[in-house]
Amino acid sequence: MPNSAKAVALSPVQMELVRVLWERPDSATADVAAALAASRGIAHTTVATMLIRLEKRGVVKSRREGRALFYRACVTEDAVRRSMVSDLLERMFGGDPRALAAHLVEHTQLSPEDLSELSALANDEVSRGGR
Amino acid sequence: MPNSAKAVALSPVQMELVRVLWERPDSATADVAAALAASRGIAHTTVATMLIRLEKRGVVKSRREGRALFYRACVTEDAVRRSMVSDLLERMFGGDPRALAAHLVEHTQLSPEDLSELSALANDEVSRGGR
DNA sequence: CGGCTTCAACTACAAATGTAGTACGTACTA
DNA sequence: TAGTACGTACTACATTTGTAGTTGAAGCCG
Repeated sequence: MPNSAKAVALSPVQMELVRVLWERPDSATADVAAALAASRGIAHTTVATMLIRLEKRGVVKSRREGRALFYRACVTEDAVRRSMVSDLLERMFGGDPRALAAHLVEHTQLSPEDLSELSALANDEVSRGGR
Repeated sequence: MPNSAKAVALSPVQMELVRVLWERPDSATADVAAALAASRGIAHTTVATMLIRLEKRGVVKSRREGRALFYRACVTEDAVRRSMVSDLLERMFGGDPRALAAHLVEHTQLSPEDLSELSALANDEVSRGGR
């Protein structure tokens, strides 16, 4: 039974931090800081602080090499996705995935064709015995 | 073009507050407090405080009647849904609704049949010129 | 060798959040 | 009318988050 661990809730900025680590695992603080400085103009020290806090929360893990710290994410992108989607599902759609899908159709550019493709994909999955 | 106002981000507890107001608009503080006390064991004063803060943020509006305050939500459930879905979409799926839909198919009980139904619905929408 | 650069570590601080107590007025009830 | 209950307004306080400065060691530049 796939228990979703402990529901990782990341704020927008924290998410960006972690995203950097997903893209380039084992980045030094400086690397992450550079990325965040580019996208949000955040100071190096700020990034360092946030990484430490994320490590305290168990979201990332550091490895020391000389004076520098290198970070890796402890959560996979998919785990976070799952956690956040099911959260949204629960909180805004009464846990009904169909309601969310309907919302997507109604409010975004999700076309009938997209649905057909997905349907095909899903059938595929099912016919080969799921996951 | 439909700008989504100003992105309502509600924390879980705030969401519950507002949800009560969606279900029973024009509730007195006591009503909301009763609901929250039941679901989370939160004190009356706590609820009152949060309602005041939400009003300051423009999320709810109060009407005074004698000594009591009656609240209404200023945001519609749909607006919040839109805002939260597009947020999630942006942050976790690179803004691609198909990716989110695929995720739903893969990780929840969203079946091919569901997709077909939605497809039909979507076609309906389209053929009558949208909304 | 003596600055200049680079980091981590520590400290700081404001805003938001979750939570609730206290104070004070109004109102119903005997 | 006195007492009790209810409800708002104010205040309080710990925690989390976003943000960054300061300090001090370590290493590089000339």
